[in-house]
Amino acid sequence: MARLDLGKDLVAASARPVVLSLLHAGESYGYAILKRVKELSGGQIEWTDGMLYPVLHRLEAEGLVVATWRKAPDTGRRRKYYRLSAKGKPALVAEKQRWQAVEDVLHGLWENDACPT
Amino acid sequence: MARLDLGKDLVAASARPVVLSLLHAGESYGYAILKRVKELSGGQIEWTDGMLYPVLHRLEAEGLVVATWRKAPDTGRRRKYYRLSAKGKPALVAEKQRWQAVEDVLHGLWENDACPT
DNA sequence: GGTATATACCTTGAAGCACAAGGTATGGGA
DNA sequence: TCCCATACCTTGTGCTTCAAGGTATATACC
Repeated sequence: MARLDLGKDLVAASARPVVLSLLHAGESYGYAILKRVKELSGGQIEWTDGMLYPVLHRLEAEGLVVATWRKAPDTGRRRKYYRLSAKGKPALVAEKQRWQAVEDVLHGLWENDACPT
Repeated sequence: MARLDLGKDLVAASARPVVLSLLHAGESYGYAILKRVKELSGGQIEWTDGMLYPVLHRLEAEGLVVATWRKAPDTGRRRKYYRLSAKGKPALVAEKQRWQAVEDVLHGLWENDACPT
């Protein structure tokens, strides 16, 4: 599976909904999120940590996620665990709506196989 | 149908694939594209012209689209018509792949209704 | 003739963001 | 001992939207 350069815009647009959706499934931390995204995309998408950490800090500053420093039960390393806050859940719903509005437009243009694949 | 503020990132990410897909269906011009996008989204998405014209200029500079000044057959006004170039078609395919890679990740996270709607 | 609206294009200044590159620190395996 | 994977963070550069401004023409109405 070849790696795919998404371009900064698509990365920026997907970062928030992906992180929020991921945390909705259960708490996680930066390094694990990076690997989970790569895994979920079949190796196609590889985020940089320099992009993810500021995203997490912004989400925390907005109160959509809550962070806790803890020692990892398995490795003993210190990790900053993030979980979705009560305020984060409706934000996730809004992100989904935004994303799906764009999807509707693109799929509308792509229907009947009007565009090449 | 309420208007939806996508945020600049999602706008930036969708602009290129939407414009390229739209032009693949047939030539068009700036003002018409703005209205077509609004129409396709059911009134949810409203692009600004200040964002679209630079996008068209960039696509033209990259050689993905070709522009021609012509008089409109109906109104007689001058319009800058854009059409997809030969180089633009594979670029559209690449844009679709990028978009669908992200879609796969999000839909993977959303399956089994794990995320609220 | 004058005015308002829709059409149709363009540019600029400010603000936000990913990316590359740099940094700190520790645990485990060869 | 040395290196890699883990795990976090920050800064400078360049690119892009958005708001706001500008130009110009056709049509409709009074």
